[in-house]
Amino acid sequence: MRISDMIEEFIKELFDDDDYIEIQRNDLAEHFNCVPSQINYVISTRFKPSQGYYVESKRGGGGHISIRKVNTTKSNYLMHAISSIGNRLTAQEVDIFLNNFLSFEVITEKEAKLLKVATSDNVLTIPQNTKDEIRAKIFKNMLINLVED
Amino acid sequence: MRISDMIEEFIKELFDDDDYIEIQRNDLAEHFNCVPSQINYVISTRFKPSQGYYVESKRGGGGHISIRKVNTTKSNYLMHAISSIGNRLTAQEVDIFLNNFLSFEVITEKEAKLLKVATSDNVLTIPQNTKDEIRAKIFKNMLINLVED
DNA sequence: TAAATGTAGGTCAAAGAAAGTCAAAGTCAA
DNA sequence: TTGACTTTGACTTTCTTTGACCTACATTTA
Repeated sequence: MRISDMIEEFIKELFDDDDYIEIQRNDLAEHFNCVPSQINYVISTRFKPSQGYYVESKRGGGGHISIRKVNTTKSNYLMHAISSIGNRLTAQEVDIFLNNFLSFEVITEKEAKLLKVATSDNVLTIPQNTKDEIRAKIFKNMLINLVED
Repeated sequence: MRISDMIEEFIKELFDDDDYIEIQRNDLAEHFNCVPSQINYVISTRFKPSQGYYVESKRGGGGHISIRKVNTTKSNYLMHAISSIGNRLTAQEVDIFLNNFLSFEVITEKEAKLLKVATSDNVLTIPQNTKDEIRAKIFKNMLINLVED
């Protein structure tokens, strides 16, 4: 078995029940008797956002690498929602979508607020018939931008 | 945990319910068993104006460092921006605002994207004359929701 | 009251501690 | 036998810790 695979497995076991871990690059490298940059290699090939991980790090004394598991299905969920929206959308429908998104935690409260305001009736002061069309456009386009790469 | 982090935490706890504290550099340094200048380091990296703190100090006998929590940061910046926007706004103007917001770090990349999309010309498919009005409305209303309480 | 002394805090750069980058070299399956 | 993936290591960047030296204010003292 490749050493990168072993490191990957090891890191994944660290998660245990949590969705957040912190590791020290040098310690890990020593543990596996490899060069530190191999840890970077493992992280960049196996813990990509597209694989459902969000990685941050800090250098200097006490530095570390933190990895957070993110809900991968998030993007799928949003894409599905987007394609289910036709070219008209009412403010009530927006609310229903947002509530679903929030309860499935695919967007943040702040994002929900932005989506709501940008598509609200009192902001869209244009004739009723075009209103729902513009709303659908704005909403879908905003959602697309919430889909992570 | 780094000693700087512990000092930061300690100082933040001192605030308790107040928004003003005074500390003595040497005492604090002794308490944490570090050199006094480490206190300066912590203050200059963790209590910057951009992080919502205003720091003053006095040397000599009875000297001290005072830290005041201020609410000046992002919120005020955004509020100021909002009130500077009239009731018309072009897509180019939006871009300028967003660039400023980003360089002053008052919004995130993601939020910038949302603001941009929601106000972009190709999403707002309505007559030119109403377009800039709607854009201003959407933009301002979204910004209001980015102002933290 | 002017000078001396003591008490705080300020500055800055060097040393230390981690992590990041990138390209060369190695491996292995198709 | 080539092309994709892996391993390695020299070099870079970022953040933290430490300490020597500086400046400002307060209090004695001559």
